[in-house]
Order: sequence, then C-alpha cells, then structure tokens
Amino acid sequence: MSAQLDLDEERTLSDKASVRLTQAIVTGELAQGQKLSEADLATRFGISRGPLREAIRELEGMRLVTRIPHAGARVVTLDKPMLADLYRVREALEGMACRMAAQEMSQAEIDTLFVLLNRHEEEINAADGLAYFQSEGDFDFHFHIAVGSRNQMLIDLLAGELYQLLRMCRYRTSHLAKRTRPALQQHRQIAEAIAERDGDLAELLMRRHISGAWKSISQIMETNP
Amino acid sequence: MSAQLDLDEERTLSDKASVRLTQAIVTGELAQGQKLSEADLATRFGISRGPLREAIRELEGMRLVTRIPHAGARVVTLDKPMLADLYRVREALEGMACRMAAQEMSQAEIDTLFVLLNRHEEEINAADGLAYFQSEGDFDFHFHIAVGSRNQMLIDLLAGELYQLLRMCRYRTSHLAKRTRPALQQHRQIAEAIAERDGDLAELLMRRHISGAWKSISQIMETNP
DNA sequence: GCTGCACTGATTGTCAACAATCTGGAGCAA
DNA sequence: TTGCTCCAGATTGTTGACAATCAGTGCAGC
Repeated sequence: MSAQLDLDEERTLSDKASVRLTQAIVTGELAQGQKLSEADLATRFGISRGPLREAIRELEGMRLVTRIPHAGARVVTLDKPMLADLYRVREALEGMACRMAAQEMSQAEIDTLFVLLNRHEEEINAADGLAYFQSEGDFDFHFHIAVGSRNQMLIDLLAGELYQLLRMCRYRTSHLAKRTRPALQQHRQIAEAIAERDGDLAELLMRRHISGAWKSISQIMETNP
Repeated sequence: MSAQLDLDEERTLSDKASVRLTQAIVTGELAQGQKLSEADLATRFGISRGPLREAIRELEGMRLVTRIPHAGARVVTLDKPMLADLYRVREALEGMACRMAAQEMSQAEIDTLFVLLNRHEEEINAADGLAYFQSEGDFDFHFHIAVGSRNQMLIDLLAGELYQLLRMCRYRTSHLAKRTRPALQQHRQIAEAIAERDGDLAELLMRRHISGAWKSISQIMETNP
C-alpha cells in the first residue's frame, strides 16, 4: 500500500509513466487487449517516447502488457487459464510466506495482524459486505504476512507483479463476489496458526484459502464473461 | 535451454543486448556489484544508449541488476540472505510445479524424464562427478518438470528470472559442490512419484530436494567467501 | 587541522529527428 | 469473386545531441 502510490514526484519520468500506466491498466482505463500506441500515450502523459518505452518494458516484466517486436504492446488479457495460473502461483508463494511468517514475525506484527482483522470485521458489518472494502482489507492482510516472511524476494513478487495482476482481476469481479465473511473467518484461522507459531498449519490454511477463492471466482466466471 | 541462446539474430538491438548482458553477468564476465556504465556498454556492444537502457530495465525486472535513479545500475550481489530467499521461493514454486506435473504430464513426457535421468547417470559415471555436467543435467530435469506443470506463469518464473539467478550462483560454486549422486537419487524418487501420479509425494520430495540443496550450499558458503 | 561549500567532470535522463518494419487496402490476374 | 502483389501510411526501433543530476576535488573559513 506504499511503493506504488506514495507521491506524484517520482524520480524519473520513466517511473512516473510506469506507475501511471499501471494504474490505467489495473483500473481498466486501458481495456484488456487494447493496443498501446507509444505516440498516443507519450503525448497523453506529456513526455517523450523514450521514457515511455522504458516504462512499457518494465510493465512487460510485470506481465501487465505483452509486447511483440515491431508490432507494439497490448494490455494483457486476463482469460481463465491465465488466472488459474496466477492463483496456483499465489497458492505456492503465499503458502510459503505464511510458513515463514509463522516463524519470523515479531509479536508486535502478529498483534497488528489481529488489529487488521478486527478493523476488517467492523468494515464488513458497517457497509454490509461491500466488496470493495473486502478487497482492501484482504490486501492488507496478505501484504502483512508477506512482509512478515522476511523474504525480500517473496515480498517483491507478491507485492509487485502478482499484486497488480490480482488487483486487475478484482477490479473486474468486485461487483460479483460475496465471499467476505468466509474469507474473514479463514483469515482468522490463519492468524491464529501464525500466533501459535505453527508453520505447517499456517501454510496449509493459506493454501486452502487461496485455492477456495479460485474455485469461487472460477465458478462465477462460468456464468459471466 | 532454448529461449536464451537460439541465434545471434534477435529481432531488436534491445533484445540482443539483453541476452548478451545476461550472459555476461551470469558467467561473471561482469563481476558482482560492478557498476554498469551505459556509455561503456553501448560502445562495447556497438549500439546506442537507447536500446541498452531498455535492456538494463529488462534485467532489472529479472533481478540481475539493481538500478538507482541518477546513480546507475550495478550487477546484483548474490549474498547469503538473497540466495536463502531464492531457494525458499524455488522450494515453493518447484514444489507446486511438481504437484501439477504429476497430474498434467503426458506419459511421453514422463518417459522423457527417465531418459534424462539415465543420460544424467551415464554422464556422472563417465566424467566421475564433474559438477558442470551435473548442473546441466539438473537444469534439464527441473525445466522439464516446470514445462510439465502446464502453468505458463510457473514456467516463465522458473525458466526466466529465477533460472538466471540460479545459473549465476552455480557458476560461482560449481567448483565446490559434490552432491551429484545424492541429487540424482532424489531426482529418481521425484520422477517415480510423478509416474505414479502422486502429486502430494512429488511436491514433498521436490521441496526436500531443494531444501537439502540449500543446506549443502549454505554450509559450503560458511567456509568459502 | 578540520569542516563546509562551490566548482568541475562525468554520468544519467530526456528529447526530437531519422531509419526500419509492419499493416491495410487498391489494383490486377486467374 | 477470390487471391495475390505492391504500394502507402502509420508505427516501432534507433540514433546523437542536449539538459539535469550526482560524485569527487580543491579551496576558503573557522
């Protein structure tokens, strides 16, 4: 919840363009599969094509765009196979993060985890199951566990590339899913496993949690485009 | 063993520069922590700074270089914490790849796996435990399992970013490790679990295999710089 | 003798023009 | 009508020059 949006004043135009493009893609301002015209985007952002190309190269590394030499870049299309792949990778990585967090997290961090859960629950009760809040709270929870793993590579992967893809997915299905309460319950179980320093159980529960989320989303996608 | 080296004639200068830089970093031609001067590299590669900057941006996404705005890029330094992170991530991802491969691989692919193992064993017997062959055979094995998972994101991660980091690590420790025979034995067990379509066991064995490899390398690094 | 500051040199970031390549359509032949 | 070829326009790839920023050095002041 930090590295992407902190301030308008990034260091270089490439970086500014990078976060702006990311935002545009994740929110759907740039539709899936849409072609990214360098000239068009450069003028829209008020910069030259040089920095913009670097930004596109960066987003390509984050799997947000696919680039074909001499043919341009397009916004990635989140079809079902790709999302299935994403959730499987998350299952593996977040499971591992959970296992390590159970061993590495400080008591203060664990306390914060429960604070997040309580706040999350209040939000759900207040605006009865508004999916948007669910998402934000969900992100916070998963992010804190990633950080708790003390594994910088895991943190980068989960909070960087995969996180943006997940946001992109949620932006398109947020109006559907109503899994807030069972998800919260699972979060609590995970937090308790971490509090008891039970890495095996924490990993198992996280993997079930993500696997279950995919089953839910997968079903929804059956009936919706 | 394909996407990186196919032919000298890549499509764009950026891509050419990218593979050449990758090669230079992995082989140690560019030392760890060394600064990458854009002007210098550009003249050495006979190209302009524009494409070179894009290549550096790409390598940054692969974690082969770290870039600081207005201060330049440096080759990543593989210190112990970073390698620990890398092996943990591999444990999670390759474990998952193994689980999925046990479910998804065709019988022909499984047969190929055993062919690889036999060839690998012959190589070890021929040049008694020459670590270099071990590495190549090891890469082939892990790569085939990743492909067998049918998960493109897993394949990209394992055969792309993480693969290069691992190669880089091996290039520096290849003259030490003598774990070829136990590793081969573990590979066989993994292949058999896959052949029996036992995803749970396949994942468990792969995780143990990687975790054990890390313990071995970690110990070696205690005594060596 | 030590600290702080301005200057200089080098390096990175940015730009606009030029060259190479691809896409789409008009025209022609079968 | 259908399929191919060739051309034109547009888009991407590349370049060299220019501007902004940083690191190291030498000097002045305390």
